[in-house]
Amino acid sequence: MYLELEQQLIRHISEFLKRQYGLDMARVVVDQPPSVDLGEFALPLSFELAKKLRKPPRKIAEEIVAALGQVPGFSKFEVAGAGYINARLDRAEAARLLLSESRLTREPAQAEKVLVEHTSINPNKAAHIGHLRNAILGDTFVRLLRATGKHVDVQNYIDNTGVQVADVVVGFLYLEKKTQAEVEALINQPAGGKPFDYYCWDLYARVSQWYEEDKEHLKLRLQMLHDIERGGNEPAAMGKLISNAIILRHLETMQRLGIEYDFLPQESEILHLHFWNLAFEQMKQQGVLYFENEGKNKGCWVMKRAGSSQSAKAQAAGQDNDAPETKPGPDEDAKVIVRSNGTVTYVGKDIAYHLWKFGLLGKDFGYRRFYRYPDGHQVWISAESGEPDHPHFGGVHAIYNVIDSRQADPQNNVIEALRGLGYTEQAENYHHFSYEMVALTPGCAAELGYEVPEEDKKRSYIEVSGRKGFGVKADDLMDALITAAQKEVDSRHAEIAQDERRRIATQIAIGALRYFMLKFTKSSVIAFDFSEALSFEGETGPYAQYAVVRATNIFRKAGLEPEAVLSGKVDLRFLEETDLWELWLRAGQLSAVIEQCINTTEPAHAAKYTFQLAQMFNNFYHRHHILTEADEARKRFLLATAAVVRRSLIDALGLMGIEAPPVM
RNA sequence: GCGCCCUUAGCUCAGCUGGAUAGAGCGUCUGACUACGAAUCAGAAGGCCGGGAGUUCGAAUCUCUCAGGGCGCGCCA
Repeated sequence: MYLELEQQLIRHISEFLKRQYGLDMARVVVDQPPSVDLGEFALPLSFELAKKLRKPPRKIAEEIVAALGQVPGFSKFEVAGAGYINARLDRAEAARLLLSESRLTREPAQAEKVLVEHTSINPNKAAHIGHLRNAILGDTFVRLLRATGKHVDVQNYIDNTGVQVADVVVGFLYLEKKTQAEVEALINQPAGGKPFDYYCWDLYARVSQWYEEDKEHLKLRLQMLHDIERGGNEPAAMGKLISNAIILRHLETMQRLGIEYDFLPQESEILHLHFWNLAFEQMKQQGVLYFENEGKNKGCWVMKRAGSSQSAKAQAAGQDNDAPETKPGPDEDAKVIVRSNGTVTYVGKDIAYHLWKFGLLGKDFGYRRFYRYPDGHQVWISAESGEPDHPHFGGVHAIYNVIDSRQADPQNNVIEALRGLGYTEQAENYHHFSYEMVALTPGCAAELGYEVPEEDKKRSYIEVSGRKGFGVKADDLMDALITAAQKEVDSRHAEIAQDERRRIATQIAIGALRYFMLKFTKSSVIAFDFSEALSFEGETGPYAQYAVVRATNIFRKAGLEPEAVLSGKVDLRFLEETDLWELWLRAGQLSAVIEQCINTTEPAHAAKYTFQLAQMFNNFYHRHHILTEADEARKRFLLATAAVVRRSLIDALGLMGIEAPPVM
């Protein structure tokens, strides 16, 4: 509602400015007045025009207001402050618009595809809280995109041939001296109830420790790595076995949070299907790659970096024709893509993979069915020779890679390669959805039983490390949250059946976790602390869920369906009461918030919005006792208010992957 | 050395493309359950928005600079 009216206002104003003053404003800025009493939109444009028209802002504002005339949906324009033009909505008309709005859908309305890649956990150990932030941010962004009708493919990239998997293979083969059959047994029948990803978590830490003891042991890792990359041998088979089992565990973990994927592209196929060869040819032809004959990178194929001193020097020289020619010489800053021994680096493989994403490689993966969710959704995985009947992934218009900020440089290398190849549009549509890590507070680390080194004690946070086995596992955290929520539900609703209580506790736990990961902006490092994460009060997911439950209770008690109230007769003259109108207005801003989240790739806005709307509702709930309201028309209006807010809250929570429990 | 990010209330954080009086939550202190269940609400205290300079009608927001903290920058993956 709000978004449409704002756009209508902008359209009208810019047309007016063109007609009246012959001005073409690139953009018309619209703000919100400090209070709704002053109107719903504030236009500061007179300040900007004061220079051009050489008149005081206040006078310009008065002129505009006098000449503007009627704008559909708006009741009044007035001058305020030093020269603001405040616009007042026709409240009843806006409310009617809101009442008739349909729910958010997840049905794609656009043919153009968007690809979101998130999660991408190395398949060698259990997921931890850092991975949770990634997956929750990614999944929420997927939901936001889908809410605007985008056709979204969700990918979870699997680095199944890296050192991390090799390390666990080393652990099983050399530390535990297990055969493939024994590992298989471990997967199917977890030892002592310890899930396989937990088992590998510990083993991985042990192997890392073992490397520390004797650097000679690292030779074994290198050998494993090469065997796995080559394929067709025992370590490779073991790696595949481990990787597949861990991926399945990750899918199950994420499923608890309502997170699903469409496709799992694996590095092994990028390797074995020789994606790189095609990328290599393209890059050589376009001159993006060149062979270095001297310097430290002698014998390598290298790519110029965007911000390298060499290219900066070249640019400066280009501007000044008299500058002496700098000797070309070797570019020491250049990025090595193919090593002097002929092997390709990680960035090289990533370039090939991204050419595939945009449909520019000229080759496709094979596809195999990997896992089917209880809701029937099918996850596909890459394979050298796939199944004949499969959907097609890749070839998308825009991509969002949810990858932590530490990988900004490698991501930019890929973008530079695309640009160098002449794919400027694709480079523009390549979004590194960058976020900061989740770390532990020193107190939290101590709680987990880790020895905190003296120099780390004064720091505000300590980085999680899979290699050291230092961190909070995702499933452990969820279990702790469910236990805590269960205690609350049990104490309040002893009358409800056991499994239903469990279901509600789970919804609350997931709501708390997802909200916790979304309430911080991406650029903020989360210093994880149990007491904060396990809280169900204040700015939390359960707070917003509780507001919905309260609204639901009103309708249950009244014996009415909220939907029926929305489509029934409502006397909108009560909107003259500003505190009530504010609720309708805020409820109508959801679509504007979605736009904002997408434009800024920042889901935190949705979290803040949901909390604020819930807060306003709770306030309303205390001020107006609906069911005892004597005035029948007013009562129906208050019910409609609750219904409108409830609908926006449920939709907003849904965008964050949070369900509203029936009771709590 | 180069690049990116952060610094706002005691603590944890919001503050959208510059806009009217800088906001939440937690914590502290006061109050409110015989109601649509208090996982809630009302109120109070708490701020030279890290320091300095600049840009302009106007800066927490943009530029420069200094200080403090974090993370990257390899023929590793």
